[in-house]
Amino acid sequence: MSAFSDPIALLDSAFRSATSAAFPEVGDTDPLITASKQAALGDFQANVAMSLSKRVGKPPREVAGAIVAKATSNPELAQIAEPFTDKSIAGPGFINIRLKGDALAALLTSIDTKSLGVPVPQVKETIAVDLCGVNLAKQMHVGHLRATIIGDALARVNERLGHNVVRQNHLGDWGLPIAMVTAKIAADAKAGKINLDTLKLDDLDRAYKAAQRECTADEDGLASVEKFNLGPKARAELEEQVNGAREKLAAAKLTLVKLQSHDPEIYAVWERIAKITVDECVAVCARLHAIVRAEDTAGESSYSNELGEVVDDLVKRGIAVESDGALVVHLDGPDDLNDHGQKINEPCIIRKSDGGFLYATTDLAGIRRRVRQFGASLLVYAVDARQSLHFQQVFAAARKAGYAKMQSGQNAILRHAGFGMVLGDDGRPFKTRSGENVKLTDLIDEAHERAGVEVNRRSAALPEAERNKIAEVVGVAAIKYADLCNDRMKDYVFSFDRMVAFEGNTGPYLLYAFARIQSILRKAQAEKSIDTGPNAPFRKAPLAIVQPQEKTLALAILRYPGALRSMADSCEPHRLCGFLYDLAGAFSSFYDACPVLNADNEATVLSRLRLCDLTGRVLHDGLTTLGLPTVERM
RNA sequence: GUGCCCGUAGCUCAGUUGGAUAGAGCAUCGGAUUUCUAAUCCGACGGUCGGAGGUUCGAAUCCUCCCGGGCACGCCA
Repeated sequence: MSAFSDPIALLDSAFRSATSAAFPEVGDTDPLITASKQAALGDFQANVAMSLSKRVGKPPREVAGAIVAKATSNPELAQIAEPFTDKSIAGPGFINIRLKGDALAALLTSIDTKSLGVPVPQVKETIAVDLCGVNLAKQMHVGHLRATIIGDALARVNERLGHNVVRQNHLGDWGLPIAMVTAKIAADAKAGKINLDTLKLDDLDRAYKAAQRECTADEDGLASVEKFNLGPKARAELEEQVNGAREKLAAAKLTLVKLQSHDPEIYAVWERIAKITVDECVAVCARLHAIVRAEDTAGESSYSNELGEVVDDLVKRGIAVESDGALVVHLDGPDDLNDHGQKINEPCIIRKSDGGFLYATTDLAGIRRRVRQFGASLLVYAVDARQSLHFQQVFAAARKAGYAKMQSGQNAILRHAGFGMVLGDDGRPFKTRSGENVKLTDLIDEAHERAGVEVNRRSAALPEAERNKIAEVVGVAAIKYADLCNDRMKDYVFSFDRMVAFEGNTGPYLLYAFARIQSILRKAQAEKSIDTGPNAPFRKAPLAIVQPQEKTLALAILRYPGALRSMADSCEPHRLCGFLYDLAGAFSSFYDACPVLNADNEATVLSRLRLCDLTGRVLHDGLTTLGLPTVERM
């Protein structure tokens, strides 16, 4: 962030020099500046005295006193902070700092720009974000919700920080399961049972499940029947099932070979299935306000020509070796560590003993493409936490193979942004009553519908079309915020009942704060004849930070660039959520205590209007960065 | 068996590099609207931070062990 608008950076600098002036023998020391938890104590605090106490052999309060004495004579500090008093040093040796109102106003003024204080990056990086991860011929369901929402948010925050982001929807569109459904669809089409031109994803979804079932032989059941001699009828039924399944499986394997050799007939059917799937995926993502376009699709099939080459390369260089007929990359070298710096015991299998490739092979090719072809320096994978070991293996294997190496010679950073499961009220994975995966379209429909009830009740005066639009946005925001607002790694309980309360720490609360701000701006124009255009005078009006609620709001706004940085660095969207909730809360308190348009003098009206507008822009920018849509009124 | 994740208020969750009296929301109770949207605000109630040791001036946070829950562990993706 621009050091100019960041109070922590300013205080850090001032106290850093004060500390080294007071204790030259310890050299440059982090003054440990943090925001105070309790506003009564101060706005910020320096915790350096306690940690320094032992090193300089003096009691912490004495250390604090010496630092404060030096800081007092710093003119830059005197400009932004209230003078120290005998109460500034408190407890074991905390140095409490309070900012001057006019300093806050100056800081706010400097952040009140188009960029909202977010600096242009020194180096514009390319960042590849793996997200969404749908499968061919399957409806998007709750299992794709987090990969889509979290992945999109991580992509957005890096874009917001000025980087070049490549989204990669690693479509599961290759391999035996896909061949099974392709074989079935091709056979049904040939038999005239279905029409490829009018086929819907729902039809494919059913065919996929049916093909899975038909191809899975109950070998265990047959073995039991034989073992326990359960009678000729049971035996005959099972034999028929098993023989049928074996036949279907054989057909699927044949189809897989045809698919891999681009047999025109089979390939055309597959392409049709792929198009239906991707079109629907893109449509559902659009409803979710997640940016996943057709051109972001990078299916497993797109690597099919590279896998043999990758494996040959690894074998030739001795990185992959044979083991029980399969090819594996052993990860027992001193540099083959996981993210915890620990050894990885399990080798990474890149080719099965029957010659087939695995998803590790595809992911290796994916890393190679993302680093070499896209020039990515950071690869983020928004994928289920259960695949943690898999990614640790693939990452280590890629580094060992040199596939993560950039032109600079350094390795690109490989990060698995894993996430927990979506649970139902019963603490079990979220399913429909009949035990099916909940389709995302149904999920969005229900949120839309439930939000509609609230919107109709609360905003009956608005035109119906607008109410419907608001309900859709509120419903989607509720779903997305609920997913993003807590720690990624944890499972979370999905509850429409809690979401539709729309109270407290929810997406709609944030939307509401934004809508109130827009309402004030509309009223300023309509009822007070205040110009609110792009070049309106109020945008340059002097800011006066006087009331405690104004101060709390100002301090919150100033944290925005840091909150974005924190989310990007940690790949944790809930950090930005927490910031936005604080900001919306600070605004709501301000709104309650400080009249804007009805303030007692013109200068205050304009100052507060500017503060509202700035808050609104930060809220909107933050919500957009999370991928939450907004409404002008609700 | 090995590894990873998790355990904080009745419920759902935050808690930054180790900092002061562990914070929100929901629920419960009490208040606030002749003025900018009450999807709001203000207050009260509510805690052995899973347990036990250890490091530290200071531990929800770091280390060790234990308990409980979830997940993953070579030819599925």
